[in-house]
Amino acid sequence: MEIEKTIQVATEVLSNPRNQKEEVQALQDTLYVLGGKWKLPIINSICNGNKRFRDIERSIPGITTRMLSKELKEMTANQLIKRTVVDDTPVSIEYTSTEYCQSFGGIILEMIRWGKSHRQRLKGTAD
Amino acid sequence: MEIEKTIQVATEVLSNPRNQKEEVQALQDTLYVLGGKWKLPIINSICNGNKRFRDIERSIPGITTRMLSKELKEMTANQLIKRTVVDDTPVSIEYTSTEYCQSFGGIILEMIRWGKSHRQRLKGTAD
DNA sequence: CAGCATCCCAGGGGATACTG
DNA sequence: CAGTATCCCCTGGGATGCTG
Repeated sequence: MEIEKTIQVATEVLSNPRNQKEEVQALQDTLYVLGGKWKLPIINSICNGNKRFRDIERSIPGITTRMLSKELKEMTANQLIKRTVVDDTPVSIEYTSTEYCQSFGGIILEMIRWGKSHRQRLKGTAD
Repeated sequence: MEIEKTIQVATEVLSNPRNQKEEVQALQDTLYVLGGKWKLPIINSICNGNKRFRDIERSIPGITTRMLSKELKEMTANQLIKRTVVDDTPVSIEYTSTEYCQSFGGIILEMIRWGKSHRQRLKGTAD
């Protein structure tokens, strides 16, 4: 994987200044995994209890079926979420978050916090 | 540990369906402001004490002068950082973070945290 | 050192239409 | 409902080179 190589490089250079390098690298790793416009909103939606494709789709303003489909597939492949076929009649599909996925909780929470206070700020100042 | 508690809280908040709409919005707002590959690493670098263009550049693996230049300009316009011309001989330029910028601290911290444990995970399992 | 100017392109992502 | 398939555009972002 791409990250593997990055790790190599990082380890090599990781000699002179303090552990800043390590942190920068960690930050960039996270950014890489979370890359794109939709992964975090999707994770958030699923963690909020949305399981069905339509529900997730409707819970995220602006997303298209194509994007949701693509991301869902990729994130399933990466073990971030689990796809289950529920064998009712009619058959339905359920997406649930893995515990790995839930490790993003802290990041999402911080972002929600920031977004809220950002909105307050915009209200306060005449932009 | 304090951070552990944050995660607990995060999980609670994430599984609570009430203010969903507002939170999705907040999340997407943040994602919008932080959009792209470089803003967070740049903020992190400056918050870590790097002030000069070259220093910031060298502290972020993979960034080009073009990208740093672009982002710095945009972020200065958006009040995220402050550009100061230090009138020494020779003249030098200093970038510093505004307190607004520092409000991203929580997000950055969480991302560094996640990136580190992600790396541990990769070491552990044969991917 | 601190950048701006050009050139260029992969691919992220939107719109729309179609299937099991 | 749960997606897949096309078409296509735009822009993020890399490479390279040049100035004050």
